[in-house]
Amino acid sequence: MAGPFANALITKLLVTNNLDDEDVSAILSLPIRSQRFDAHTLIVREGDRPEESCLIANGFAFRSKTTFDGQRQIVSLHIPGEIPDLQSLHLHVMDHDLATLTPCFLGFITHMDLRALNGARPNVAAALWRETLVDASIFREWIVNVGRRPGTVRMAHLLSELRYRLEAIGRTTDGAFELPITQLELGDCLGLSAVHVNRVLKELRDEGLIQAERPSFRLLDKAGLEERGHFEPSYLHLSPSL
Amino acid sequence: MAGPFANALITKLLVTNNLDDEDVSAILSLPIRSQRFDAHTLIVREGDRPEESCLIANGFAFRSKTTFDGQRQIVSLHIPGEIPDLQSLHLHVMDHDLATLTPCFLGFITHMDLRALNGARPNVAAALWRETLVDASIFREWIVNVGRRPGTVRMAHLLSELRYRLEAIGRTTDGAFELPITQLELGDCLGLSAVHVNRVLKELRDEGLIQAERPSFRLLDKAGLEERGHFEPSYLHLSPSL
DNA sequence: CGTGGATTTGAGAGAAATCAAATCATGTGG
DNA sequence: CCACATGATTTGATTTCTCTCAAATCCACG
Repeated sequence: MAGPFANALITKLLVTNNLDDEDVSAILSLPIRSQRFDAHTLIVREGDRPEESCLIANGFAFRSKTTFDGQRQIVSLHIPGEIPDLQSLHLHVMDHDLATLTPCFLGFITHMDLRALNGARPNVAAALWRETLVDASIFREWIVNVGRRPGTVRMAHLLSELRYRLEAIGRTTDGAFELPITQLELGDCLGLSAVHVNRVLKELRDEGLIQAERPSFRLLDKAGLEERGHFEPSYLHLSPSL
Repeated sequence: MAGPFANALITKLLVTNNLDDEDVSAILSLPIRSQRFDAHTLIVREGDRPEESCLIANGFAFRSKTTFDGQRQIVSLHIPGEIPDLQSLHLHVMDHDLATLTPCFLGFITHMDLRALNGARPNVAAALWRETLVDASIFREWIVNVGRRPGTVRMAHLLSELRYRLEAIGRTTDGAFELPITQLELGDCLGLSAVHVNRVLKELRDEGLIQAERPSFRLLDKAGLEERGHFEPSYLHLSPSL
């Protein structure tokens, strides 16, 4: 039952964590309720008290907050293998929304089952804790991105980050990846207006760094783009942490 | 030995976590190496692989990243009772700097001891994990602050946040708190230039919302300031999470 | 073939940065 | 106790970046 859904998670966890066979089989035997979501659909909303967390088997999701005057800030993008609301295991009231960006196949695991797993398998608990810490590390980098970098650099940084993360789960081919995100949504990630996003993308296109025709991005010059975005991947903590 | 140092931590953890007597005494018996740091001193730097985490017994610290072109972004401010580099327990290479803002008394706990504690006391492990999740929640709100709010609102938001957090550990008196931070450093928290911070503070002063003479801030109209900052405290997860 | 969302481009306004200089502590050494 | 150096704050003038407003184009889909 859980097998096919948990695979994305296991693939991801094994990249950077030491899990033994028993850990893996404990994850595989987790009861998972699977559900398909349309694009642009709320999964959990601010103020909710979810009793389960969701694992992305396929598709993209994002977390966002809406300000008093109706502006939206996307605080994270999530790709297959991630559990975007794992924090609700210990933070019982949602402080933000979680929604799908594209159609998604999600696997829901109850907090009860997760707690049992964490109790029985300390390695898994550590690995999951670590996932939330990597999450936080990416938040930190986004604060820097939005706080200190001009628009074009911000965009180059975001695209470089996505390339690394998608590559780690094998969803890139030759520097290109599929990500059906609108310019408005990119602006909400970067704290920019949709109009400015358009100009910034044009600039990166004119510089020969990227090719962007929804839904696919092609990074024509990966090194050049990373330089343009002052990108340095260590904050992603992608290499096994020895 | 650990007692006096761990008290700040226990006080903080007990606000929002269910710890029993054995949990508390396990924390109290933790071996702690205490050390005094001057103001504006690096505790751990980006790239380091610390073998211990530090607990702030007294004073203020901050975490920051420096961009390629030398600009600094402060990603978090830390107050007594917090463990600002707890993430290094699972993320072995530091992706940012940790430094003192003021003179600090710090207690260092080895990762080995923390791991042993987490193994022996699941409640404590959960409480510490939760602390890192609250950390992440504050990061999310800072992304919103820096990404979507104009300067004056940003400042009002930050000051309101600090008031709540300091009040929770009993470091405010009648809406006032001591925080020796320069306008340059405030700018680094908010993604603003020092000059603009000055103007923004003047504006809040002229509106009768605050009084700010280093090192003390007095929030003359707490509700008004929160409104000005579009501040809503739930992201701090300060109430016991039932 | 019409409709609504997404993208693109232009023009003007506004927020914040930068540059520059003056003032105001604060602490040190003579 | 004063002179001086250093860092922090304050204020003004100018520039730059990004937003908002507006309109045109493009595209996918029923």
